[in-house]
Amino acid sequence: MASLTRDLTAAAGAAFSAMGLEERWGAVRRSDKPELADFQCNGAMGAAKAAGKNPREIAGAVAEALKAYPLVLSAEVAGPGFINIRVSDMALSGRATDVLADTLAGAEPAPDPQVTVIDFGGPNVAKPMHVGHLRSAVIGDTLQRLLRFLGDRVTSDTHLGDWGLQMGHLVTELYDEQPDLIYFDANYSGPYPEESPVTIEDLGRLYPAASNKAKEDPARNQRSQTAVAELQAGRPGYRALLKHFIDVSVEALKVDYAFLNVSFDLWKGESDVDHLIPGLIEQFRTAGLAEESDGALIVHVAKESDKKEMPPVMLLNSRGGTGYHTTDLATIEDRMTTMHPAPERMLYVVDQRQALHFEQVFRAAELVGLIDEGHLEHIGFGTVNGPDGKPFKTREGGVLRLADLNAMAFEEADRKLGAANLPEDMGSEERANVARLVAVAALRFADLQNTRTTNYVFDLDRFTSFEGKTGPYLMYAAVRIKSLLRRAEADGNAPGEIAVGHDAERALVLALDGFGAALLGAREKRMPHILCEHVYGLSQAFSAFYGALPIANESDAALRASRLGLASAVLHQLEAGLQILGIDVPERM
RNA sequence: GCACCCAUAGCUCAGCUGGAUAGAGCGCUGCCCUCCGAAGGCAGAGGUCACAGGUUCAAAUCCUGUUGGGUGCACCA
Repeated sequence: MASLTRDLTAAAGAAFSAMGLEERWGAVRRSDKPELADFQCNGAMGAAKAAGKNPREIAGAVAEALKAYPLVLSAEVAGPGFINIRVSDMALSGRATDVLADTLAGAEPAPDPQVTVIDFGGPNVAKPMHVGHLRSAVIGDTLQRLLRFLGDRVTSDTHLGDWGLQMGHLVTELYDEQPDLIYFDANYSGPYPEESPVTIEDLGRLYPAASNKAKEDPARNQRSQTAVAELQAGRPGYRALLKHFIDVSVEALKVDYAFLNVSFDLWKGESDVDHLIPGLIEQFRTAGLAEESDGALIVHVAKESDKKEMPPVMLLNSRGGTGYHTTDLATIEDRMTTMHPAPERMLYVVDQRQALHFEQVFRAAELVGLIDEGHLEHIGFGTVNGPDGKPFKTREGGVLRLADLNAMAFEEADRKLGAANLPEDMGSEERANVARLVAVAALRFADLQNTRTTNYVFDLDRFTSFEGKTGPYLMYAAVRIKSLLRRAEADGNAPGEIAVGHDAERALVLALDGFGAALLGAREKRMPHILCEHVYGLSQAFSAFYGALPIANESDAALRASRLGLASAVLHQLEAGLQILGIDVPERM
């Protein structure tokens, strides 16, 4: 649905066009100065410079043209050529009414919806997730919710790390513990037992044990490398073990993701595209792109114009094995050939430090023609740091498991709830559920409110606070509206026709009006924090409105109904926005 | 060494393709519950936008350089 901002931009753009100036100068936005205007347009100065004309004259003409629109109450030129616009109460009332009735809560769908794959999560089989996996999960999940909301056709894929050295470690360590397992009999080729010979606890023990030994002992490491090579070559017993490892791991991963409200359509991994690798390598060879170097098979992806050094992509290492360059390329081919309709775009939500890797892979994929240029995007993000400004570690100096982080957040949320005045009849089950919702809101909002590309400092106490710019504050704001509306309904007071008049009401509708632009901006830049800013600003505007004017207690029936309608519209949009951020709002807390 | 990113209030951070007196949150000061959930609101103090040049009527924003931090640079993914 259109917005006042968009309508005004179109109107101003038309006015610029009519003068033979570029339409883009008509961009209108919320005013920096609420005491002067609702909206402003600064284009006259830029246009004047470009055309060599007088900015105030242009601004004056645009302002005159704007006055012809019914929604425009006034349009004045200020200073060197700012156009200050006020809109009518009627326009604002209509806008709020539209937001309330709209399934998109006032947003407009993407103008160019695309079939999109979002590749995020990227957990490794056998290694438990740690804090480092939080951002990919939360950002990736929010992007999939956002794009879907705006009309993109999204498929999410967790892209398991199940094809590397860690698998060799697991196989060999398990052999050392239980050499008699049928999986290790090279003369036997199946069928293998349905039931896994290991539990998730076993995996959590086997991997570090092997990894530590391998670091000390090159021969031990060599055994793991050999095992990986055999696995990748298709040894049946190892493949059967791999499947068990994956199944057991995925079950555990789903628990951690579920806590955070993160979900995936596909749980594919590197091993799923193994069968495509020979053909893929052949494609590179046929195209004359592959080249032997130091015993490895590589693809040069450097360009003349490169300022930085661009290492080649490695299709096969000197042992004939494949690394993540190759599996990532094969995964692209897999998606392009097996998905219908074929993806138009793939987003990789992975740590910023992988930027060079993706640059290499994308170039190779485009060179060999797997996908058109510019349709693969690396959505990088910064690290989660501790108070010292370095990547987050536990007090003991180890990495913090994601499961432990989730548990800590839950406990802290529950503790904070204990200090608040909850409804007296809240039982332990409901309270536990609320504590989980608060924990998730705290973790997700804390992560998402930061500019995606920068690092941030992890501070659980701050994140879980109900005060300030936090997930729990937003939840509280929404819950308070729900409570208000429930109470009004019980008293027989229903929301009615919205008619804004007071400043606090006008400011609130102006806040509502920004939803669409925030969503489109967040989508275009793949930056969830833009939506976070909007949602927080909306909550602040509501709190100011709530503090300034009686709503359910208003004695005038028409005013009361109007304000209840306004509150409903805010709740509708607030919940929609929070939903995209993966934050669920309980009925009470 | 080469390349990329970052530097804004005491602290944590926004600031869109250049625009008016640079904004939030925390913390600090002062007010507001006989009134819808005070987990809130209102008001105030707090800034040489790292530094130096340049472009422009106009620079936190664009360009160059300096300083200070972070990250990456073929056989672990």
